[in-house]
Amino acid sequence: MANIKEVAKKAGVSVATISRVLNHPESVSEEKRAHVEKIMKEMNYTPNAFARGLTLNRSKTIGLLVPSLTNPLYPEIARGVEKVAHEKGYSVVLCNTEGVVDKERSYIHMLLEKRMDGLILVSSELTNQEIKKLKENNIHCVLLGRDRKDLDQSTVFTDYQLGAYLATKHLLEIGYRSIAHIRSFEANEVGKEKTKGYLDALKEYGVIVNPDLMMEGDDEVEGGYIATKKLLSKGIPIEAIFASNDLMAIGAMDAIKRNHMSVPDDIGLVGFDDIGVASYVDPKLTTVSQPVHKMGLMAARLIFENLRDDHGVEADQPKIYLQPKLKVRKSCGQEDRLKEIFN
Amino acid sequence: MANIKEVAKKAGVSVATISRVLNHPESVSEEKRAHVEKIMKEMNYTPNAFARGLTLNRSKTIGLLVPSLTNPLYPEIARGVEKVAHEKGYSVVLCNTEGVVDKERSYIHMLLEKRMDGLILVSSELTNQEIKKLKENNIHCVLLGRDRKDLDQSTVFTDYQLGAYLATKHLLEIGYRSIAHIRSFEANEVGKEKTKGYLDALKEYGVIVNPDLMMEGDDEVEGGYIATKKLLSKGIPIEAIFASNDLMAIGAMDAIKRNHMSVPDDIGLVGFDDIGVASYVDPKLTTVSQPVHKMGLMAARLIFENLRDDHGVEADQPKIYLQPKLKVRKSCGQEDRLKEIFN
DNA sequence: CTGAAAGCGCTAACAA
DNA sequence: TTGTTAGCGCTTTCAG
Repeated sequence: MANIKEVAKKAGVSVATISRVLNHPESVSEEKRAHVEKIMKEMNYTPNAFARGLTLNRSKTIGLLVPSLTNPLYPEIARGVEKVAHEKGYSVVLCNTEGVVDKERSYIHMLLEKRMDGLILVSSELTNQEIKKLKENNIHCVLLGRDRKDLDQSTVFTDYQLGAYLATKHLLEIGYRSIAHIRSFEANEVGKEKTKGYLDALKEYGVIVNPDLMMEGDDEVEGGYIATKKLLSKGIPIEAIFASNDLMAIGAMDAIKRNHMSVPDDIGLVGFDDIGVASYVDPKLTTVSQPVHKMGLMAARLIFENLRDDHGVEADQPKIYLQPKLKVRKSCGQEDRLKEIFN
Repeated sequence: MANIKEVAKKAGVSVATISRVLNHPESVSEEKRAHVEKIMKEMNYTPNAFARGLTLNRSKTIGLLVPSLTNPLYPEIARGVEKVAHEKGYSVVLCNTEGVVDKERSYIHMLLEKRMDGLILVSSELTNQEIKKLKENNIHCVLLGRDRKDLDQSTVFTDYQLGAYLATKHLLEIGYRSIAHIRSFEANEVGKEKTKGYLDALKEYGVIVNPDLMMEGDDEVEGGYIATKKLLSKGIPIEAIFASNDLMAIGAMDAIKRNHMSVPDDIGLVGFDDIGVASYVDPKLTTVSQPVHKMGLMAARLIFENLRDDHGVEADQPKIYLQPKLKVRKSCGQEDRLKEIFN
């Protein structure tokens, strides 16, 4: 692969001139520029980003860490991020942490070596301490997911607790009382918030919490299926289920059907996320939506704004709040008793 | 961010020693190594991948180009690629070409500048010429998708024509004759192969092709929906539909239902891809499966094998063929008349 | 408008 | 086992 020196020699100019036609073409005489460009084409010259990065100390790439690629939520975020990154001439390194904090750490390390210009951490499981350290090391990073209130850190977030509250409350309003909850594993911070919202709503309606009605799942379809099977086998009457994500809700739906029961006639069901398929399962899934593609776009834009007006470490660290909204469809049942609360 | 020189000074050794503890720790005396490692920790030293890349001429990253992130097929491939890449200490740059060949080209350019160690092109729309040129420039790249028979190029592929043939044949065997086909846009090479397979089967069964039964769609749910609406509005009797991917099949299913008809009672339906949700829509979608996650794993492994025993340009260029398999579920209908042909 | 040369941070060959 | 040093390919000051 030809380098700048070879191009310079062939073009009969200095390397500085080559560099200029690349980066400041206006500062090179018309004819010289044309000539150089022709030679570059001829030699199939491709500038070396290592060398450029070394001098400029910029990689023109950002890192995107997501906890899963199985849940369509995250590819959707990735799509948003990729879109604005590409517009700005950046590329994005995709890191699937699988929700494993050590894999996340190892990725962070790798990304720091590669001198990412920015990092987008989706549902990160890092401690506040660690996030803070990133900032101290002057890494531009934005969090996407839940808010960390005590952290001055660019964030695009939803109120998961509120979302879960809305979902559960909706079930309560319809008249369900024995409402099960399929939640994420204990370690999952977002999951905890959702469980809080579930409990908030029960409390508000004076429903006594039954621990037997709460079951953990792995955030995948499979986990929802298994959890529901377990719930159903307990012999406790269950009128409705709030699953902490749509994938698990779909698994739950499957389990219920295979138990020869009907959603929503026998058991009402609400999910969380509003992934695309939620509208295509049968019955269509009532769920809480986050505008996930938009969140990806916004997170990326935050990164680039930070990069643009980088007044040292202390740029603004805006937080963007996006409202969770209940999407009432069929799976929660009893439509007739329901006035549409949210548009 | 501290650099190697600063670490060396503080540790009271030469930069070479630092480099050694990083890359050949066995060649450094026990005590010196421990000491250096301590200093590195203290200073929070993170090697600069630009500098390393510049000397070694390796980026330890591979590029992954996919035509879409909306279709769950591609995140699933990405998941496979990411998995093996991470195991090998590589990172992956995610490029969403949106099926637009110019975006693909622009990405290729960017990836060449960043000196990717390998490229995985999924359903690439580049010309054979262009692919060949990549190889000449000594870029390790593997194609994933359809085979290009006249190209000596690492490939992981499925026989789309065969898959489509199997799908259509199945519908014919069940007894359908008026079989519509929702195909991809003309420009899409994979789509063309599928259409061929559809026509093959019709021909074999002596069914006269009716151009009015073929309709283009954009490969998304929406496209399938629209195409089906158009088909239904033509007033031609349609007994079954073969959609060239599952997303469009799901759109078709929706359109059929909204037309107050039933799948499969009124219209049988077969898709292509076997994306996860195919098992969760109602009725469950009969479709042709590709082992897509595995394809991602294999493509990545091919890259790394090529990298490992890189005998210059002329390494082996193996092609891996994966068989498409018909998954018979509910949407094709008339199960009773059906013996399970494929396991 | 153009060229010479320093320097970005690292690795590896060579010498000791 | 360790240190010295020559690059790797580029950008950018500084001179002209």
